[in-house]
Amino acid sequence: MQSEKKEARREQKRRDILQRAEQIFARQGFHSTTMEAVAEECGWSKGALYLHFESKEDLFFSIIIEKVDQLGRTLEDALEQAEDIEQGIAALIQTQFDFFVSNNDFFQLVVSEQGKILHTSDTGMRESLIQKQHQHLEMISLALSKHFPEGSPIQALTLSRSILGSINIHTLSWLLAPLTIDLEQIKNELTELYLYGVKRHV
Amino acid sequence: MQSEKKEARREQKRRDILQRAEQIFARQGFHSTTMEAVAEECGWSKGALYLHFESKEDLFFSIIIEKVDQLGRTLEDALEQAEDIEQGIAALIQTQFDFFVSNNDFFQLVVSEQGKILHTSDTGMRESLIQKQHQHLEMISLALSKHFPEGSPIQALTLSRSILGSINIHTLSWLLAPLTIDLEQIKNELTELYLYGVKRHV
Amino acid sequence: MQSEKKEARREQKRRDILQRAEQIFARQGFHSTTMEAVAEECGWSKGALYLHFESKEDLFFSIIIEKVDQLGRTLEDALEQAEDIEQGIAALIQTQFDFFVSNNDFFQLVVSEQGKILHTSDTGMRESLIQKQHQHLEMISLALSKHFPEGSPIQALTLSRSILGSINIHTLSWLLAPLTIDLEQIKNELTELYLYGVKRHV
Amino acid sequence: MQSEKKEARREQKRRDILQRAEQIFARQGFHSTTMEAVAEECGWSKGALYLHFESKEDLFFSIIIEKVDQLGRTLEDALEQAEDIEQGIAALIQTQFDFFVSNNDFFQLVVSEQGKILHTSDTGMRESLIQKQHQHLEMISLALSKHFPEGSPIQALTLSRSILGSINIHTLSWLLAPLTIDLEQIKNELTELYLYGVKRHV
DNA sequence: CATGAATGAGACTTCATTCAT
DNA sequence: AATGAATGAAGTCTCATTCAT
Repeated sequence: MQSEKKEARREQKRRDILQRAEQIFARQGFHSTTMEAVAEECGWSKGALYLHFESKEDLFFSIIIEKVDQLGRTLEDALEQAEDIEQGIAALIQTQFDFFVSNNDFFQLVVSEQGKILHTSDTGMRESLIQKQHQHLEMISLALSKHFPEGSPIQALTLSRSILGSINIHTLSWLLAPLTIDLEQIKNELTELYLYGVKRHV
Repeated sequence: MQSEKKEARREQKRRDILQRAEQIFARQGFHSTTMEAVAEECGWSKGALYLHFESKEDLFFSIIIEKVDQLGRTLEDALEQAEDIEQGIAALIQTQFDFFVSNNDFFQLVVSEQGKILHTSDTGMRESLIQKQHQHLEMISLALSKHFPEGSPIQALTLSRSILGSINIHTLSWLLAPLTIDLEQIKNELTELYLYGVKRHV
Repeated sequence: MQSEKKEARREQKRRDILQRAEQIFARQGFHSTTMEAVAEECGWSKGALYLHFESKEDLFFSIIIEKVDQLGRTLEDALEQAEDIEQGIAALIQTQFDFFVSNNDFFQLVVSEQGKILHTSDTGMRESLIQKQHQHLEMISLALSKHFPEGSPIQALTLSRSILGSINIHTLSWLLAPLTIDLEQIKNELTELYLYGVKRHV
Repeated sequence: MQSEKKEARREQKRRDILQRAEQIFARQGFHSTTMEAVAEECGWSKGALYLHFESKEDLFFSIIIEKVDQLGRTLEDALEQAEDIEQGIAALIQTQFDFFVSNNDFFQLVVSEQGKILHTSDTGMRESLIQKQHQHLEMISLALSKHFPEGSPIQALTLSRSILGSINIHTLSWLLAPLTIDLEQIKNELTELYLYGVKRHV
């Protein structure tokens, strides 16, 4: 019991650090963010951070992994409900956008620090993240392929990637200039686009 | 005459540095790349770099701007030839992919160092680059809208962004695992997808 | 309690650095003195210096300001005791000389690095120091003017400046060739000189 | 003849450089002045400077020596004319002030770069300058002593140094705030002060 | 003579990480 | 467990001086 409580408190603190650090990393970028700043933001000392994370990189990647897993689970749940390709695509678009909007710090982190991820010397971590991303994609791809039309020249994998790429760029645009973009409208447009293409109304 | 030659040689050297630096920035990322390393790669001394670029940041952004402008011109030419929406989309996909493939160092740079761009303290540069990107998009959007079907619920801007987002993600996948991806095939799929959507063959 | 001790130790260390740095700046001049050298002299690492001073310039000016204030207070006390013009002039000469002799590192610093002070890009600091020097002078001038003879064509301000200028040059001569100069003698001569001029004994 | 002309032109150029460099050194200080800047100011290239001066230090000290000698000659002439102690002191004050005012760049240089002079690693140069300054002082001292009152407790050397020190500080004050100081008035006050002291009017 | 591109040693400063308290 | 003073490696940038043209 005693140790359970302790364990819980420790976990709580870890989460707290992760959340605060995510904000500050997102706002300033990995390199411009000092451990000093993270510590201050968390209300702890620098030393305390090192009781929970081995290094600045470890802290950084812990944030990413945490959220990537969360996104994966959320998406998986959403896609399971879909009964046809239309619902599948709509669910993907809706869920991924919503996740990015509610976790825009995370989104910004991933976009801004792609380089950190690709160039880290911790190759284990790098491979693991690329792997994770791949599984994420496969999961989506598999879910969509269940309702995929026969004889389509388009592969489910290509479709999935395309949709994700689109969502990324629209989210980024929205982050840079929120007022100029109506996300609800975009979601509808994208669903229409990926279902029927641009020539439906010709 | 004398000074012309000198000017030409100077320009030549500048280009040389830009090209070498692009490679090394792409390979290692902005922060992990030292001016020392760039200098060595160029076969010059550190000091020589500063004869052409005010700072490491200036060097970095000069690379980006150079290539972004080049891409803009290339794309504009390609889109002008298009006579209908099909040709327009195909041209966009073809040209942008080709540019990224032949300039994959540049592509990697942009993807990896998005954060550098977004978080630079040189706000003038930041605004200028975002502006440039916006114009790029507008240009594409305008070109496509010329052949756009009446009554489409999809805006040319949304379509353009979506296609660019897709190209980005596919290019990145290809860079990470070139053997698993047939780019020619992807180009065709994307053209099909954005013209007719996924339900054409239902 | 705990924090009091810490604060005291911190202050102690700051003072220690100031004192050691003063020596080395005086010996080598501002530009030739490296932070590395200061650190070594202090027995700390380079980084430790930056825990107490924002920059090399900050360290330098902190030394100056500290001592200038100290000199001001010392002089003010001495001048207050004077009951007539003779005592005033004698006190000024005695006190300022003594201060320079016991703080000859400081004196050398001010003489040698006048340029650093006049040309610093930190205009705030520059103005502040010139201001301080001015107040110093005004204070002396005021103190002397209390006992000033009526109808003198000489202003207290001119007298004060003149005495200070003389002290500077004699101190410098003494520093450069201590054995050739009897400071006690000089003090007496100067008192006589400023009281009665050179023609008294004609 | 040919070579005479050449020699003259060479000498002319040397003088030109000395004069321009004096200005810029005075304005910015020795360390902040780059050879690049001197070259530009002179309208020559950096390399050209090195045809006339061995190094930046050599250039700097050449300026000083040139002017110190000039001052020495000017002062010697003036003091020779003096027929009594009053004229001697008046001549010293008048001449030295005038020289500093017409050559205020030089004055500023000497004041600002005292440290450069005292701390130069070129000990030969340092000794030579200190020596020069000493001779300068001796010359003044000797000139004044000719008309010196018998039995004065004040040595000519002390008097000379004191006057020079006063002139330095008043010139500096005047340079920093020209409008607040009436130099003609100061000259008169100083003459009065050093002749009769402050108690004459008691 | 004159040039100015090139050099490269060297200085300041930052900051992740450690460890004595 | 928590702290934060201390470290020291590493990186950017400057600039006096040289030398091929």
